[in-house]
Amino acid sequence: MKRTLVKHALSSPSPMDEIKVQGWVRTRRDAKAFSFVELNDGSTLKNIQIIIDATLSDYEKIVDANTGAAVSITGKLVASQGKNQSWEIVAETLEVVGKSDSSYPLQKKGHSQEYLREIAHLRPRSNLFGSVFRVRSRLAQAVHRFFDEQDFIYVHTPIITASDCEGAGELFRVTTMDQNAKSESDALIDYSNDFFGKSTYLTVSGQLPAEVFACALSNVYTFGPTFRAENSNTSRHASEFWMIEPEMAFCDLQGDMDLAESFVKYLIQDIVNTCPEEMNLFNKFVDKGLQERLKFVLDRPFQRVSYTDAVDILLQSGETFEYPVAYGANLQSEHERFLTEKHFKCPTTVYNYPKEIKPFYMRANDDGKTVAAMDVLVPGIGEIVGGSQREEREDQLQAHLDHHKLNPEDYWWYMDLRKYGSVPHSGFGLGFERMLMFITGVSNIRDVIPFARTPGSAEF
RNA sequence: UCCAGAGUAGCUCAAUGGUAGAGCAGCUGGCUGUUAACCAGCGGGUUGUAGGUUCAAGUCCUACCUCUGGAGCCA
Repeated sequence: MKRTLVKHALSSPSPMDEIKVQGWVRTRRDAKAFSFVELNDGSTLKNIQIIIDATLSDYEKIVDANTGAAVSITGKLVASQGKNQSWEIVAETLEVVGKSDSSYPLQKKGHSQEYLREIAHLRPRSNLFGSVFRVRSRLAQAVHRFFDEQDFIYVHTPIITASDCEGAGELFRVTTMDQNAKSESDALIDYSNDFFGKSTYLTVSGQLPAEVFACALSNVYTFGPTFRAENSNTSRHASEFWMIEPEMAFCDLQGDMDLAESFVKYLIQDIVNTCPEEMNLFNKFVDKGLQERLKFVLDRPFQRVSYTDAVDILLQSGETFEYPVAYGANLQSEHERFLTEKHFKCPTTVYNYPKEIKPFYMRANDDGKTVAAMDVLVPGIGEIVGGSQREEREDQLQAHLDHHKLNPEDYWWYMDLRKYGSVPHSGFGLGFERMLMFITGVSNIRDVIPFARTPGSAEF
C-alpha cells in the first residue's frame, strides 16, 4: 500500500477504507481496551490520531511505540468521535520501524529554544522548528517565483572567489596548502603556489559577478550561501547564511527601492497565504503581535527618507540616545530602531548616504557628498536589505578605487563593464534568514538555519 | 571582540552562608473516546570546571569554560 502523508490524510474529502501512514510518535495515551497514538510526519504541523484497539494482533508492539519512535500504520480513515480533529485512523496493523527509548530528549512539554539548539539534529521534530523549516522551504520557492514572474534570470555566482568585494567583512580563506608548514619554516605562505595560483576566499557577496550578468541579461538575481568570518556574536549574525541579490540594468536607485519593497511584500504575502497554520503557531507562541504587524506592513507603503532627513528626525526627536546622532556617521542600531519602531512604526527605506561610510562601487550623487545607497530597515531586526545604484562611469569608478586605496588591477574585469557598453544599473542584497526572522517572529538567526555556523560553533 | 546576566535531576525552575526540593518526563500499577489525559506509588544529584575564604559554600571571592541578552560589524 502506498504511503499517505498526514497532511493529505487530514484534508481528505471522505473516509478511506485503506490508508497507510508513517511517521514519528509524538505521544501515546493508553487505556485498558485501546491506545491513542499521535503521529507526526513533518508534512504538516498537525498530528493524526490513531486508535489501536487492544484486540489487534499487533497490540503487543504498542509498548515500543514510545514518544520519538518511528512507526508504520495501516487502517481505516474515519470521522473522529473526539473534539480536536475531524479525521482519525483506526489501525489494523502496527509496525514499529525504529524504537526510541526513555532517553529521547524531546518531551511532550515545551522546550526552550536554547535547549533545542543543543539538539539541532532532533529539533526539526518539534512543532516550532518543523514549522520554521517548512516556512523556510516555502519562502525559498517564493523567492524564485517572484523573480521568475518578472523575467529575472537566475545566476549561479561562484562560492570560491578571489575578489573580496571590499567593505563586506572578514573572509574565510580557501586553500589546499598546509598551514602547519608555515610555523616551522617561519616564512610567509606564498599563495601563488596555492591551488588557484592566488589567494582565494569563500564569497561574501555575489554582487560583482551579478553585475556582469545584469550587463548582458538585463535583470538577474543570485540566491546562495554567503560567508563572513566576522567575530560577531549577535542574534542577527551567522558565519554562513543565504543571500538574495538582484541586479538590474537600466535601473536607478528609485527602481531599486521599488523592487526591494515589492519583493519584501510579495514574500510576506506568500507565506501569510500559504502557511496559515504555521503563522498561527508563531503568533501564539513566538510573537503575539506578529500577524498584526505583518498585515500593517502589507497594507501601506514603506516610508522613504534620505539619510540627511533621517539624521534631522533623530536630532529633533528629543530622544536621548546612548550614541550621538551626527551627520556623516553610521546610524546606530538604536537610531534605526527609533526610526522603524517609534517614529514611522513601519519598514523604512533610508537612501543617499554619505560616501565616506559606503563602499567604492556605489554611484556618486551630484551633490559630491552622498552616494546612491539605500537600506531597508524593519522593526525588530534592523537592516534587512542593503543596496545601491552602481557607479557606471569609468572615470568616477577609477576615482573611487583610488580613494579607497584599492588596486585597479584586481578589478580589471569589473572596470571593463564600464568601458564597453556601460549602463546605469542597481541592485541589493536581502538576507534570507533575516527575512525569515521577520516573517516568523523568531528572534535568533540560529533558530531559522537548520545547522547554524557561528563563531566557535560548527557542531552538527 | 566589548558590556551585562545565567549555569542546580533528562527538561523547566526553587533553596537567609547551616540536612539540595518541586512540577513535568521516566518506571510500576490503576482508570477513562483520550487529546500537553487523569490518579497512586517508585527511582533520579560530583550544584559548569579549578582554586580560595569559612566551623560550614549551590549561596561569598578569583580564574577559566559554556550559554543568553545587548553593542560594534553587517545581510
